[in-house]
Amino acid sequence: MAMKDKERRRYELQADVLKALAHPIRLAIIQFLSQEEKCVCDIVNYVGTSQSNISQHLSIMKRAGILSDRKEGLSVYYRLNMPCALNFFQCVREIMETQLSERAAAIQ
Amino acid sequence: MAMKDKERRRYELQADVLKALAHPIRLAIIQFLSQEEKCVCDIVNYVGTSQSNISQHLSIMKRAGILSDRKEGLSVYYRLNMPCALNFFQCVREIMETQLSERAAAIQ
DNA sequence: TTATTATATGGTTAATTTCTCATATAAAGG
DNA sequence: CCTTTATATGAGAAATTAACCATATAATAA
Repeated sequence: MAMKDKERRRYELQADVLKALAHPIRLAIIQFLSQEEKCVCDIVNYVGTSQSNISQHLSIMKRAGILSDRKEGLSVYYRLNMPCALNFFQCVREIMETQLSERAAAIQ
Repeated sequence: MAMKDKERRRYELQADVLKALAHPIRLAIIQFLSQEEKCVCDIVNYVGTSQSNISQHLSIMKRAGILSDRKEGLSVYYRLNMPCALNFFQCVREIMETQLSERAAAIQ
């Protein structure tokens, strides 16, 4: 049977969270925050793009509930609000390995 | 210290997989395939959009390694190649609940 | 108060994604 | 062979996202 409106709505909300994860810079930031909170300046140094760009990526993830922030003096510290996202890295890595071995097999 | 090029490349590949997940229709399809393979016609009926649109979403996920397919007569059956993606639904649900309760608390 | 530093925001353009429609392909049946 | 059915593909318009630049805000220091 067909999908209900309620399900449709649920998938839209879930996709919003996933969209907020699905960018290389944002993934780098998440990994960088995996152990401890960091200030924006640290993140800018690590990622190596403009402060403005980083700030926008941070705001996308904060709006999606993936990160939280805390102000201390002039600095703003961001932390990961979604530790289970880290498991996902492992899952994606598995896919990539499967893909690689399938391609290798296809070449044979 | 700053991110290395190799890391950068890794995050790009991971983001490609996540982008292939981050769409409400594609999430619906993944959930629909969670138990067993389905033919395109079943998926079209379930999701309720055009065959052409579904076909394009399927091809995006196949290219990313998330789905595999198998042809039988006129039908093509798709199956989930990434069962760990289902864990992610749970993770995203947790985020959404946290967010909801934080918003509720903010309103108090 | 003014200056400085860290971060955020708004406007603009370029790039990417999505959907729709028409058409192509491929298997099966008559 | 021709027709039908299931699925895939390509082109184009509309929507969304990304990056860049300039500037705004907010905290601290002088």
